[in-house]
Amino acid sequence: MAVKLKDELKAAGRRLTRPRQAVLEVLEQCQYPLTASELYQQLQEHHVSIDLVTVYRTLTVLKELGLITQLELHQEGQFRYEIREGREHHHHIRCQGCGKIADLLLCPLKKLTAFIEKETRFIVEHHSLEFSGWCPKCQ
Amino acid sequence: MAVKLKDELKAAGRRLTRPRQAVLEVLEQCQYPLTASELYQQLQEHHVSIDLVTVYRTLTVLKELGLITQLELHQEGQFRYEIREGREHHHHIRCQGCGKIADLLLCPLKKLTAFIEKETRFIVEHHSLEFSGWCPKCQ
DNA sequence: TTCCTTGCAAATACTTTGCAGACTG
DNA sequence: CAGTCTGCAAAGTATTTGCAAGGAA
Repeated sequence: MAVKLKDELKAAGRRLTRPRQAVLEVLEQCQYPLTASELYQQLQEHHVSIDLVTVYRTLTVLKELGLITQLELHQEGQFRYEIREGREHHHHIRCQGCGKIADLLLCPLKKLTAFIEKETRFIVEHHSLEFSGWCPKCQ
Repeated sequence: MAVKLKDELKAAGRRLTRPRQAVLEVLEQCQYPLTASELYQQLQEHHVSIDLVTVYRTLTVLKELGLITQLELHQEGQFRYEIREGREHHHHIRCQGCGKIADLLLCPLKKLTAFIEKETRFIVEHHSLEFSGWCPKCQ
């Protein structure tokens, strides 16, 4: 991965730095999308010295490179980021009790898009679909 | 509507005030969901003297009473509010160019919910679904 | 050596809270 | 009159920007 990252950065005239690697490593190991501050906390636990501002800037760069995806979960009021590599387009469900976030493997919206384009005359480029409810433990 | 509003407020031990009526009136007249500051601007244009803080507090009350719905559109990073009365459950599509927001009349997700509950073992309580793209003028 | 990156401080955007005075019922 | 509501100021949270020093190529 580090090699691929390096190439991507190089192609964009960017540099491979420890903070960028570290951010990507944490995201790779995490099973669910992280907020900037959660990421920052995990980096501190891993004894990686990095400023919150750098976390934000790194996330912006990685997003521009297409290595990570930015998303918002229902009513959370902040962004989350997850690794893109090797992952299909998918959506999430979040527990209102404990905050657990799980992936949804199916996306039923591809077929729907054509219909919506006809109905609204918009050209659809993105969609977001998130569910919330209660996970097995919190029910 | 003012009568219904009054009853709702009374039942909750709240009072009917000019700001609350004004906020609701603007939301009623608007064809798309507004942010707190958009609402504030419209109130100023209508020469209604009200503080932004009061707008926020009023929106909270109206939301608690179930008179308005709070929603977030994709990547906007702020909340929007729309009148609930007489409106079916629905979703939105937003233009990446001009910001125009249109309603989607259909919601294909009711059927999907049972499937997701089986897949994830969550109990689904809410879902959010928003599209973005380019409106006819911005294409 | 170039110029991209970082840390620190500060600014910005959105939203919430504290408090004393104003107003509704 | 009691208790809610409002405006103003300030605080809180998430995110962005400015700038000089640090570091990758």
